[in-house]
Amino acid sequence: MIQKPKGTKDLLPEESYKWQEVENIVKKIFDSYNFKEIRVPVFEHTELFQRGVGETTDVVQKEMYTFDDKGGRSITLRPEGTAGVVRAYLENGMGSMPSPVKLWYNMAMYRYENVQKGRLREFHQIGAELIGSSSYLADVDTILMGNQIFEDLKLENIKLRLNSIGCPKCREEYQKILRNFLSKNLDKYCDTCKSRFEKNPMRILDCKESKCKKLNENAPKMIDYLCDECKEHFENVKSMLKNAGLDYEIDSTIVRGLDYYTKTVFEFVDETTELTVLGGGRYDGLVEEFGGPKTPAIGFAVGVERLMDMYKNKTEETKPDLYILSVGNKENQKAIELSKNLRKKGYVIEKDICERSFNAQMKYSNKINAKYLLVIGENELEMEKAKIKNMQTGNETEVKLNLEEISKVIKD
RNA sequence: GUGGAUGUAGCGUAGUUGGUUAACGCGUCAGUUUGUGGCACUGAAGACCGUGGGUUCGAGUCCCAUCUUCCACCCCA
Repeated sequence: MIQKPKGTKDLLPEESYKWQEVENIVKKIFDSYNFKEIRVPVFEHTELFQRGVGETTDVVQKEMYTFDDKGGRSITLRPEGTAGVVRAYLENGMGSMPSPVKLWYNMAMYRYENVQKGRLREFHQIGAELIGSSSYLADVDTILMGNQIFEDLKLENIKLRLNSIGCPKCREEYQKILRNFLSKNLDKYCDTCKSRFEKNPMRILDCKESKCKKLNENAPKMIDYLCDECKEHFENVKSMLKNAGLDYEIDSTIVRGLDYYTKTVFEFVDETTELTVLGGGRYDGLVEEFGGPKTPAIGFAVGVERLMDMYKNKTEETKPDLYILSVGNKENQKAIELSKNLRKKGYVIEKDICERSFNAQMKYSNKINAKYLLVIGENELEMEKAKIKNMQTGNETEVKLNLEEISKVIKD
């Protein structure tokens, strides 16, 4: 038998009901902030992610689904959403729309990783991008919107972690200081750390190797070397979040594995699993990196599978409103006519499509949890009347075989 | 990429120191029941025992490889 590829998942009806429920709740939040949905291609030119996400990141270096298409173009399945959305923003001239432009998406992402808890090769992210505001108020609104997801889903044990990684200006200054610190013991670090020393020394602070961790203990922190502008921005974000009643924790180790982030970065972490459910931050340089005008932006993405794992509510599948039981040609004809018209009115109708016996149909209507049962037989056709039965109570009433009478009974 | 665990009908399991035709429960379908479901009973379908090699007279069982699933490292959402 042919199996599905590693790290993919089939979403069965039971589960898809739950997804729809969660997706609807999240969509309502985005609507309330007046964000609009955008859908972009599953694949893009590889270069988009190399330049957007960053050459030195793990995502680009070892996790991308990259291949040459038949025309010899290098194509990559999107590993994240922001790069494609920003590309679409530029390509469609959205810079001329009233600014800021507020977009959300719900899309599958692809990363060639080893599978484990909360991690798949095809996974889904619901994300939001706010393009065109440099104000701390945009950061605050974005973080509050993210937080609203957990509030409305009634999820607890979620913690907000916050950090600032500065702008290119202060980061350059800081990196000098950091390199200076690192260079003293560089030979003692692991190989990946050494390789990151030149291009991206901040990632070294994120290394989980114990020897590197130890060496990093007294490393200078970005947060202590922010320039005046970044510092003020971050202070404003913090105080406004506090005013809004949202608790947070400063975590100077949040660096984010994607290069485009600047200033504010944040994560919402599930405390029970220690998994990041929502991650995001400001990316003031990305639009320019893609050849657009200097445009500040901020966004986040939620891991949908991780969110679903936390959402324990039982979602009930829809039950058919009515099962129409019929045996025989004329009777079936009547069943077809009635079911068509009742379905048009919005009712969920089941009927025989297997030519089953009377009894088999009875059993089947019970198994699929039909709320009502209508039996059409020879007599009923002739009299234009039939018994309709409430399957829960067992009560039967007689109705005329027309839409009005039937829907009157089944509408509750 | 590295390490650990795992795999028998759709699902959950049994299968002795290697020995006929791989068993059970749930589920599915049909019947008992040409006009009223749930219960019960009867029957049927459904498994080349993850895959490929090897050892053996003989492999679901032992060995090797490989894949899947789950977990950890790394990284991320």
